[in-house]
Amino acid sequence: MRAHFGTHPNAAQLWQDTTGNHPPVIAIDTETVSLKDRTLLGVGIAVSPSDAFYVSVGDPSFQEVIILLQNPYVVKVLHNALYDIRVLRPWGIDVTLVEDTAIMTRLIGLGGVLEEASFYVKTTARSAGDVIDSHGVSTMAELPDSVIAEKCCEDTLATFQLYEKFKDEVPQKVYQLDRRVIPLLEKVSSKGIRIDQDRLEHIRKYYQREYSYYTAVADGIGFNPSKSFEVGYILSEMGEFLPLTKKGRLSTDENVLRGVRSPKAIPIAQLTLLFRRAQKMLGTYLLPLKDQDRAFTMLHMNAVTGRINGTSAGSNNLDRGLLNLPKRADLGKPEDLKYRGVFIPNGTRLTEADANQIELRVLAHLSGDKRMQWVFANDGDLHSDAEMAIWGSRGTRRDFAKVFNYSVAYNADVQAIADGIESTDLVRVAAERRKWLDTYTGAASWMNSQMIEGPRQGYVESALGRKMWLPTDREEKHVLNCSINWPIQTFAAEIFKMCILECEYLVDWALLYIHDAQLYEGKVPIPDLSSVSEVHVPWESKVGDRWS
DNA sequence: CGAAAGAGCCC
DNA sequence: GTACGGGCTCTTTCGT
Repeated sequence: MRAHFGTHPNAAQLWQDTTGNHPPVIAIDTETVSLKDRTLLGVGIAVSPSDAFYVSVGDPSFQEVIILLQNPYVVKVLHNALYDIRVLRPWGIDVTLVEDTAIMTRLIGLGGVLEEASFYVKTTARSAGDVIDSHGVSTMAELPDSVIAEKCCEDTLATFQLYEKFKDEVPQKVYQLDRRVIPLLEKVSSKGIRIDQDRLEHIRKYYQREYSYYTAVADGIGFNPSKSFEVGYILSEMGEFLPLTKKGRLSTDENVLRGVRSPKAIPIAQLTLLFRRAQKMLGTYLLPLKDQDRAFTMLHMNAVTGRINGTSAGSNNLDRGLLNLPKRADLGKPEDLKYRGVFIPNGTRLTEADANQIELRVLAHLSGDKRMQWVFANDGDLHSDAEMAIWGSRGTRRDFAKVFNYSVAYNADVQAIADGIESTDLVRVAAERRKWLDTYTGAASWMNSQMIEGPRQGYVESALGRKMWLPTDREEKHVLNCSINWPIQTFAAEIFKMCILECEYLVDWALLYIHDAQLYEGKVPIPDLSSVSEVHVPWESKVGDRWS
């Protein structure tokens, strides 16, 4: 079907005008079976703030829609462009001039939800869930075409109006940055990364054996290691005093389990940790990729700070989070059991490039801390510098110093830092924390001013003008921490996004973006990115025959 | 049965 | 009485 919604008296004439003489700006919305099943049902196109068409896939006019979408000179406004582009990419949509009202409304503080943001314009959008519920069906595909068409047109009209209303109001630098990043994320998301099934199977068998073994041993002892309640109960029976979770249950997280001391309880705790590790590996990282040639994630920028994240939600069942694959926990393991080694190139080489200590460099820049800036300007190592400043040694406590640099800079309290360096001497850690603050006085005073200015204004702002409203429903401490962390994390993300745009000509080889790292197919020469922003950030590349 | 909690993985 | 920021996903637990 082809349907028209709007005020124009002659729909046929308007359609003819539209297809014959492509309008400069259109708003688009796709309707698919569901978020998981991205089979296209039809496309809605608003050609003005007041007129929209819906064309279903089978309609003779659909070809004209495709031709319109392929026109690189037409500005295409979408709400959550990443989703629709992914649906429309196979139809050849051109993404040169994509605009995204979800990014816009998020940036001006209205949130990214169309139904809510559209409150500020004439046409109000309804959520897919509400429409489905009100008709007593379970997927969009079951609705009559006319209902789908109406909902779709409403959405495109709301989108068109939001665009017109807010396009000049939105902070330009950060909006343009995110807008330009969209096509890269979509491209990388749909490419996926090749999986070495033999290696995956090898590791799977290893953890499957671990899983069976620990299950059997625990069963012999008389508890189920996957049930927190049973673990807590048996440890308590052995005389361990476990802290309580907020809902008053016995806490059995890794920290607690590693802290048990009675000789009978230690093996139980160890066993539980090993079991959980096997369960985590199997359930989250190994079994979901079984028999799959490639692994996919859907990259997006929905984080408060504009960081790129990856999810499986709202996409087909091939997608999953790929930004949190095990690494640290595999450190001591033999090569053939290291999880990331499962990912291999199409050809023979992979390149991974990462931005060296980007967040600490941003902190040095934002705070103007002289000592930090000196260290970075002289190609030094901030962790070693902190080690020297706190303990007067070099080398042996560098890892602790690293924990200090990150924890103190994000306002962790003494207890949290102590946990990080596995110390129980809180008095000592407090003194060391003091020493850090006395060493990096510029950073310390910047942190203080953030903690004053953030709550006073109710928001903090990034270098490129991303305004982030502080939460009003959280503890004061949390708000203070956000006031410090958000500008740092956001600026780092902005620099990172500037860098991947600088590498746009390599995008056909890009496999993944991971906050401060880029993964590429082949041996790719990463250009010098250290001067992309005013913060000097050196990039380090390594090349291998598999990811590691 | 779905939401929330608890746990654990990453930068 | 006191969570270090940003995420994602899985299993268990619990309430409707």
